[in-house]
Amino acid sequence: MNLKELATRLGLSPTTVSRALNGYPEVNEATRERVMAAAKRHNYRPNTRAIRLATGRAMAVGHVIPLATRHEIVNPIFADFIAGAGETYSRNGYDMILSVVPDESEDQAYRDFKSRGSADGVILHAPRMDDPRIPLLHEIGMPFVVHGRATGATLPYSWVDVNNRRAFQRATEFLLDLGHTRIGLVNGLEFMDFAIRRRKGYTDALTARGLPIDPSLMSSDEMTEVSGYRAAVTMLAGPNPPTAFLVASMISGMGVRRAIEERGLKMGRDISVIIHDDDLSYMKNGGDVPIFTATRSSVREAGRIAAEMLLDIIATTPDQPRERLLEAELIIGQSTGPAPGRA
Amino acid sequence: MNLKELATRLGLSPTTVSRALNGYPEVNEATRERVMAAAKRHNYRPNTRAIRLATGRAMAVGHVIPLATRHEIVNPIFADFIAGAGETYSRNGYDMILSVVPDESEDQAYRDFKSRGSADGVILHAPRMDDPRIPLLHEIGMPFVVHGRATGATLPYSWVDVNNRRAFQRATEFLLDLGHTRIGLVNGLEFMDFAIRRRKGYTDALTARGLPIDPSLMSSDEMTEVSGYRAAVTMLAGPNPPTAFLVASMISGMGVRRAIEERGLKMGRDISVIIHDDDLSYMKNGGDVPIFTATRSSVREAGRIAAEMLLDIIATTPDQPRERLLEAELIIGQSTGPAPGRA
DNA sequence: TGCGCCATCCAAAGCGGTTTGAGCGTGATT
DNA sequence: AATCACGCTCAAACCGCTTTGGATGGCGCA
Repeated sequence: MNLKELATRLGLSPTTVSRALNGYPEVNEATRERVMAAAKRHNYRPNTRAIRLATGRAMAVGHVIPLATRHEIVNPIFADFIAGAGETYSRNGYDMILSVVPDESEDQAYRDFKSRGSADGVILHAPRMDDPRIPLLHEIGMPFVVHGRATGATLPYSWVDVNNRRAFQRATEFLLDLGHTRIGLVNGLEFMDFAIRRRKGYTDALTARGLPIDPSLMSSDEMTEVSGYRAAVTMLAGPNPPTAFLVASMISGMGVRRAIEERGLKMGRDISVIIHDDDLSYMKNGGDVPIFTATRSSVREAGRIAAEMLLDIIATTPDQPRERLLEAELIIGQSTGPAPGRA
Repeated sequence: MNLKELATRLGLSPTTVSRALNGYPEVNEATRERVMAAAKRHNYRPNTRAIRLATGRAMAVGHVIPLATRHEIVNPIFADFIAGAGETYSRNGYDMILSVVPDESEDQAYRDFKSRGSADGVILHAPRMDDPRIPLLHEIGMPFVVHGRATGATLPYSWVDVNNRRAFQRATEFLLDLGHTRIGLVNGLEFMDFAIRRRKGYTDALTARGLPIDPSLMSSDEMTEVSGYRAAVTMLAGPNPPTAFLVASMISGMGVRRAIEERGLKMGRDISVIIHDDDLSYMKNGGDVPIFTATRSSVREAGRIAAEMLLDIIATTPDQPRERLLEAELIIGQSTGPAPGRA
């Protein structure tokens, strides 16, 4: 059933039927109702392909996922972000299109979205320092919202981000207050913007208390269980091991815990651990009393917010970029306690 | 730059240019090369919206993700599957479109794909027993491939699946060979098809050795860290606790490990654990010697295979359904050893 | 009575490709 | 020399919708 058929069935022109369905004012209310009823009865759905061609809009938002040839990996955080964003898209009649490409052709993927007209805007994931994709998107004139921020970017851009610096600063202060002075940082890859900010929060807090920055207590790697484990093993084996860890994710936190327990120590008593918790749906940080003390911020919620921002930008093309900084909450769990020999 | 412009620039008709670019035989080779060169020079990309309308094909594959209102969750396995499938799609010029919807409107999502013409086929995720989506897709005439199988389905369908029964049977036998006779099953939700098959593999192996099936050693829940932990805690607290666990996923395996270590036991020595490892990119099971002994099967690879199968079905509309059963390998890690009081 | 103004509806022209059905030279065939 | 087939190219229709720019007719008002 298409527009034309529906129109002839009703003895009306396609024009009128289209207008009736799309709520234009120049159609009689009685006619409109008749059309609506008929549309429902015949289960008419306008063909999206035709709408897209006619209106020149794709009614779709693109997400480019570079394929893990080297560092980056399809990470679990991405899945939750997508879920949040996707929810917003379908509520607004937009499609979400994912483009999984080898990372050397990421640029081309964005260009194609534009030149082939398959997306009205994109979300930029995992921004790095001086991210080259920002000037690229400016150049090709594609609306976008960054999930995170890009330190060093000179062009304006819209973003949604967690206050990573502040979160890690607070977490560090919390550990310091508990008497810990040797705190290991198990960070994500430090060419990623969020990791840079987290380190800053950590060092800022230490410096503010007059404590030295010890490079041997700072590691940076992918946020996997194994790399969390390795980093903790290394630090714990040092001459002057940390009594606490600040860890970039729940998953690497599990590796850290494994390293701690393997040494016969108990997390929360002998060694304190604070993780950053993205509040992933399949990786809940306990229930009643969380396993990990954590800085928590829902990445799914961030997805929702970023998607709303993008749709708004597509609809209104504002000349000022939009910005939204989300604060992480510090939630207390079982993994932290006073520094040994203090309490 | 569109077709018409390119055509006038070349002094040719749109027809000829279109044919030249699409490899039709009735165009002079010299002309074709001239056209190709010009297309590249002007960076011409055909507008997908127009192609889609003209050809009647969407050049896109849909994936419906029901939003976790109750049980189902956006699981990490999904992310890797998507990555594998997406890779195949973009290599073949297809788009991947994700539709995130409340689970009560999942049906409508499939219907919309069809009636609005936005997808040429879909992948069906997480099939359950007697899955109603299979008759639905048959009814609306949408090509599809199931990731997994649907016990109880009467209509034919194409699928890609891991031999879950066999994997868990082998794993159980392996534990039995090590002298374990009390083996706890920490399974996924048992209305999911894969979980049913895994349980069957487990019970089959026990029965074959004349061992009883003890319901108190079988649990079924979401595959999260916390639920793995809870299940293991419960079983270990029983009067006659298991000496080994068979666990549905890496994540729940971590919960099981936590429960074991919390009791002061050591995994691999006091208690053996075998997990199913989906070989997720951000959740690698160790390196040199894997942490967990595991039945392993790459879900990403499954994504690739399922996508290829679907594209083939879309292209050829075979009348026989296609089927592909992948075998999981049993890899030995550090988490298994002889039953206590044996070796 | 005549005029202008709404309210309502419609014909037709896009949107940017693909595809059908001809047309037009040219060289081979009869 | 007339015919034919073939190789190449093109004009135009079409995909299913939106949108522009009229038409038409009824009504109020002078």
